[in-house]
Amino acid sequence: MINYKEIETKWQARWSSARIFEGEISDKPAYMVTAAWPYTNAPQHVGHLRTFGTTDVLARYMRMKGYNTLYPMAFHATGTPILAFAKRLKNNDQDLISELHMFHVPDDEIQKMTDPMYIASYFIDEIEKGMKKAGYSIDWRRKFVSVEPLFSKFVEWQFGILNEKGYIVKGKHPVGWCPNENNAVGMHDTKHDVEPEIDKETAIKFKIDGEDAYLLCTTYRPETIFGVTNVFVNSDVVYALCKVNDEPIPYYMSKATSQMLSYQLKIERISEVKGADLLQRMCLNPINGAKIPVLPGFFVKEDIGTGIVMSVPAHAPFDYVALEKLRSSGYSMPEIKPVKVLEVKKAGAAAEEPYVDMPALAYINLFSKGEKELDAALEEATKAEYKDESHFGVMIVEGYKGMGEMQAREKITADMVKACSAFEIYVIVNNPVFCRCGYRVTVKLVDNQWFINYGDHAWKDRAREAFMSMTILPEKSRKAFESAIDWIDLRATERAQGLGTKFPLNEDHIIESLSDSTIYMSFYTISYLVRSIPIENLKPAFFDYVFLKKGNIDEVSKATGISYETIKRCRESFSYWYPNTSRHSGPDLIFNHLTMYIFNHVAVFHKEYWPKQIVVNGSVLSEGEKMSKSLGNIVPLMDGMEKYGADPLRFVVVAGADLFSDSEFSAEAVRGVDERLEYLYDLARRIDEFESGELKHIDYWLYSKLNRKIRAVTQSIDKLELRGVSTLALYDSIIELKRYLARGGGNGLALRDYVTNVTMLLAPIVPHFSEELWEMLGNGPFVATERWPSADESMISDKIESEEELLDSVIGDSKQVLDLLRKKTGKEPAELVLIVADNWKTMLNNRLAREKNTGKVIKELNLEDEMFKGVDKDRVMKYVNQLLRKRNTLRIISTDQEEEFRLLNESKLYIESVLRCRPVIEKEGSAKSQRAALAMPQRPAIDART
RNA sequence: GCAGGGGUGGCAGAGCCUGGCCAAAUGCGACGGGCUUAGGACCCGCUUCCUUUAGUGGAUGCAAGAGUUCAAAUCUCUUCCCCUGCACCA
Repeated sequence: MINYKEIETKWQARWSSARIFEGEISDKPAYMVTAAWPYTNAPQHVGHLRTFGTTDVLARYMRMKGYNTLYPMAFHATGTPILAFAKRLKNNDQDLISELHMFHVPDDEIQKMTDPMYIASYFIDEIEKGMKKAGYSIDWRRKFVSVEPLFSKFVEWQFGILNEKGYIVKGKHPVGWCPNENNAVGMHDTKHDVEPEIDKETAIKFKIDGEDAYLLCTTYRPETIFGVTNVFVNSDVVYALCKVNDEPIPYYMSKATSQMLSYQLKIERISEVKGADLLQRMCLNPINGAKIPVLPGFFVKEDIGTGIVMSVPAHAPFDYVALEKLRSSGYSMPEIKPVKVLEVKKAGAAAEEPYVDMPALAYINLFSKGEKELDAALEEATKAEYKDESHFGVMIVEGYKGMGEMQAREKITADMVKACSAFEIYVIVNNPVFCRCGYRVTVKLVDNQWFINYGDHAWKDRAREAFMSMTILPEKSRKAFESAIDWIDLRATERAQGLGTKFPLNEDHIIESLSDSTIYMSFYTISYLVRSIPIENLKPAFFDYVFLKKGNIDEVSKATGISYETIKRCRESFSYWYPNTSRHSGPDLIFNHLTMYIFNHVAVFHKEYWPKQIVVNGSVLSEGEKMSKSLGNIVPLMDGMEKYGADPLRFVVVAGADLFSDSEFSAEAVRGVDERLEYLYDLARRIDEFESGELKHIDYWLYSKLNRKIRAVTQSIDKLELRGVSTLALYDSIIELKRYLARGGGNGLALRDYVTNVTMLLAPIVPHFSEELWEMLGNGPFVATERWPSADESMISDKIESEEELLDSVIGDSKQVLDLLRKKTGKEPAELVLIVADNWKTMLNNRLAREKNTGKVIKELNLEDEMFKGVDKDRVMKYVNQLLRKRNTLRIISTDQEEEFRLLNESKLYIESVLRCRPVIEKEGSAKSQRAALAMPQRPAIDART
């Protein structure tokens, strides 16, 4: 048994006292890795090993490759989550408390957590402990927190630059809003954590005939305005006549929605009426002036849109049915004829004959079969029709004829907005969404909102330029970045609430928490050097010099009061570490953080300090499921390491899957790794029992495998394809070692070389275990500072490996023969003759493999040739035919009969040990067996007898 | 809807770029056997079908279909299905 806990403690202490992970400027080339900083409202669970562990693997690998490698860490506490956390604890939220208990947070600590800053500092300690225990090679001297004044100075400087460049702009923006708390509502603030989805709808004004008022309808399909036959209101709903945005003519909308819309329009209620009172009026279709009636619609909801809808019976199942209902109930109304505005150009669409003029009816019939509720059926029919029409619909009305529906929608909306007969409003699509406080979430159009304008063309071009020369791992996520860079546009950059740095253009607000985290990695290079400087001295001039080399040290020193020496050191540190960096994060951050990271770097820094590499990795599944609170399958990092040891856990989580795909954490997987580490450990322990001597065939085989492995692992780890590394370096190594020993290998020198190199290959992934092995093998002081092995190409031998494969296949074939013989005779086989094919067969094989034109080979065949001496001509031609049958897959064979013969002879003992039958090796030409003719190169004939 | 990534044997997962030693690595599981007082661990074998009752033979096969090629899991096209993201939220 390996005592992981013991070796972890031992080596962590040694690393720390030798200070091998503290990055200082040296002659060596610099390399810096950074991982997305952890948020400080909970300790880490095993899933966090994925990003931080992978980053550590790269750091350790680059160190072994000869780079002076720095892995710093800091903590994120900006934004609202910590405030919300404190608030929930104040309210004695049991869910949260039980979650904290799961992480073994003691009750007296929980008591203190009503103070946001205490929350952060508590978890920072916990996270740091966990990371140290996991063995990350972090330089802890550089640690800082995103809400420190020290860091705020840096962020202020950054925003000064963004503002100077004109990237910060003001505008309006719709957000989910709780009218009760008067606050923006995101996914984490709603009941059941639903994201309030916001979409645009078109509000269309229908002038009431003979009255100075409009009915305001909302629709997702303004292009169907040509097919409007009437307007629906709900007779039981209260409607309000409202003055909107100080326009002279007021609008009717439901009272409920007038309340909701007041967060995006200026609304003044003048009077109220019952829906029933609006009936029987006529209004005018704004697109063509047609007079249409106002009718009662059973399905009209008071809290959706404006509570008034326009009716398009030809294309809307609900409208069609409502009108039918009215007609059959004998309601007095003018005759209504549906008007079709578009046709679906798609074979087999529901709206074919006989429904040419009534597509809606076609869809109703399609979905109303069975016992379905009417509403549900109409819902489905609407969805299907909407989908077909938006994909394949072609407009047939004058002015827009031939346009696709989507195109027409844009055009018609724009036209109507221009004519002041419509405007756009925002609505919550996934209605209703409730805030945690219980109130219905609505949309607020936030005014005076500051944005970072990532849509700036020149800026985008520079970001693209930087991106083009970056390495992206895995390469296949490159496309996602490309579309992210194209797509990113205005991004809100300040909020009313939360912890963080004050927003310079509005000191009442704070900088939004992703916006303050875009270039903080550069701060690592100086964070420990500026600790002693008084905050007020950290003026922009200082950062300007350190990061941009603006001005000269004397001036800056004078202007800021910071010493010449400190400024110089900071600048040197930055320019030493920052040119070569790798950034690590999860795929969910591609579309925000990582893209903003690129943009902000090109905005602030000189070209040589632009990002060089981004690594995106997947997440971790626990026993097949995504780790989540609700599933209760979160494994706290500390618990996991306590139970399994840091190294096996690192191995499973970090090397268990390739980048991008999720890795699976399970006890079963850990056990498999543990067993194999154990095997290496035991072997290392008794390595001195093996004597060294002259190298034999099997030793060369082991060396060949080893060097091939070194080459392959290096290639994989360069791309951080750690799954491949895990198979090659651990799993395959065990298989090879086992085979080597079974095959009679046991050369102390070869074994030691092999295990030593494998230890180095494993060192980045399982660092403590590797140090322990390293020491057991008599090496020192640290494998972590050793030079990464390089493959000795001269030791890689296809020939030796294929000979061993030949041996395996001979054994496999023989085994089947022997088994059949045993079964057939019921006796133990006494004799096993292996007959090696003559050289002429190899020659023929190789000629045919080389020459595509088989006819030519046969024509040139000279049976009088020396090599066919004494061979029956029919036998030759028979063999040629045999080869021709599979001529497309023939391969060149490089071993000749003599070598094959020798190999089998030398391996007799091994063959016997596996087959429990002593083999006799013969050559085809001199063999007496009738089966001799069956021999093929690399496939000896087998003759067994009892 | 838009964008990105996928679909391989009981499961997980490589292979695909650079077509041919691919009936497809490796791990897990299942099954049979060995070891053991027993279990675990460990070791050996097996895990598409047919044929040959002495092996290296054949068929089918990598979501479905079509194509290119002497040859396709791998290249091209079409279809179906799954996952993730779509923002002001860390």
